[in-house]
Amino acid sequence: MRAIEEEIEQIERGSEELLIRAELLEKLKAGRPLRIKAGFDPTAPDLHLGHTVLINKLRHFQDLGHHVMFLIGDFTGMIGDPTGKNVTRPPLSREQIVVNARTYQEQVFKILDPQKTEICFNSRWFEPLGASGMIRLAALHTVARMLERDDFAKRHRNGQPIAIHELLYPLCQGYDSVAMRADVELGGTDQKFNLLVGRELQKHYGQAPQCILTMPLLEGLDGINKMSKSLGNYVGINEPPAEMFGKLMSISDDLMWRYFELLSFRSMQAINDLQQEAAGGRNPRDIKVLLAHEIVERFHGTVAAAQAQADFDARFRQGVIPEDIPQVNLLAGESPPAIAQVLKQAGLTGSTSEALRMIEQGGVRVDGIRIDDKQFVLPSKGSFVLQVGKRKYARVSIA
RNA sequence: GGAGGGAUACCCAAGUGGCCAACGGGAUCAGACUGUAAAUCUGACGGCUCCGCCUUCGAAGGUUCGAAUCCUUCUCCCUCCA
Repeated sequence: MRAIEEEIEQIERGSEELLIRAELLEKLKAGRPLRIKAGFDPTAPDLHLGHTVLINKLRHFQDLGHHVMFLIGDFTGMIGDPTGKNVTRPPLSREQIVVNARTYQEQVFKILDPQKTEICFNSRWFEPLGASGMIRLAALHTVARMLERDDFAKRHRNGQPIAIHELLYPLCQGYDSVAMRADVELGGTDQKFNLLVGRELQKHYGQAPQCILTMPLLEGLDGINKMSKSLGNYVGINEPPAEMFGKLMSISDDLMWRYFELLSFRSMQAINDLQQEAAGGRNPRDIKVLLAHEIVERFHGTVAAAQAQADFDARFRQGVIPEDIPQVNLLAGESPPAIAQVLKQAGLTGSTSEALRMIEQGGVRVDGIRIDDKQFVLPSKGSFVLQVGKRKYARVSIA
């Protein structure tokens, strides 16, 4: 009993809401591995840390001995969740979905244990269902219930259109739970309504309704908006170690604690201790390093994490030029290599105009020496380290 | 089907014949300050062979010495009515 209470506490960590706690308690008491469901869109397989909040939670479940089902919504993908922006999704080809699914797995298995993960596609049960089956399914829910969903309600009230098929989305997601006999479903907070539909449908099909665990949406690097690729405030899990480390170090001190809670695998006790230390005068920077290290280690391994940290120290605390910088080879032309042209060709600036601006603003260095002269010309032969701003470097060889 | 409104740089948004490469805000970038923090301050923010030139204001034509601004056609979006 005591152990089960502890288990629930672990499950709840970082989560937004658990419905219904008492039911979960009962399920756990039965002592069998629970069937844990989480669904993902077949698009955008480029995961960032925001996505991993949920995946981390799946990992927790695995560690606790439960059965994780990773659902790829290849069928529902055709509908597109209405919560999303009002963009019509281009239907994905079979091949494209397969490719996306594989990319998903590659990324997700950096966190999940492949041995303990079942990958599902919901076309498996929706294709055989057919139109008649879909109608029977639709008969199980009412328009009024559907309109309880906040964004449907708003749109309805404001006279904005709601296409019929959009109502089908929550229904389909709910039916997934039936087909998968899910005991628990995870989702973002924005998924709550859909998750609840699953409970209703499971009851209709004579199953015990799934418990629901919603996870908060992670703030992006700016600390304001949700982490998303389109806003550019994200950390992709495939990013190189140094990049990842640097991005994590750039978050504000406040945001750091949020990241600790949602992304770190440290115990809450350990995190609280760190908070005490910060309050006691320890430099928050050093604590942030712990976070950055842990995350980089998760996706790139211990060696890479140590390396990223060492590079970071060297580069920013000691001002050393990093070792691992892109090499660009240029051929000497007829005219002498003017600095602005070279910066553009090396990809350090988007245009020569931009290069000239950077020089004006004192952001350009050659071999560590600031260049103030827009007319500056490099020697027509040799190798130089060019730098624009604090982060962009290139080693340019002219031959 | 009918009536009206709109489309301006990454986003929002001024501008309704020359003073417009286009106000302002956000985002972004650079510099200062730092802990590569954050906040703040300063500056930049179409391109180029850069004290000058070239190409932009949904698209294509036209009027004019001169248009983002006026006219014509087209495309797309929105609101109201049916």
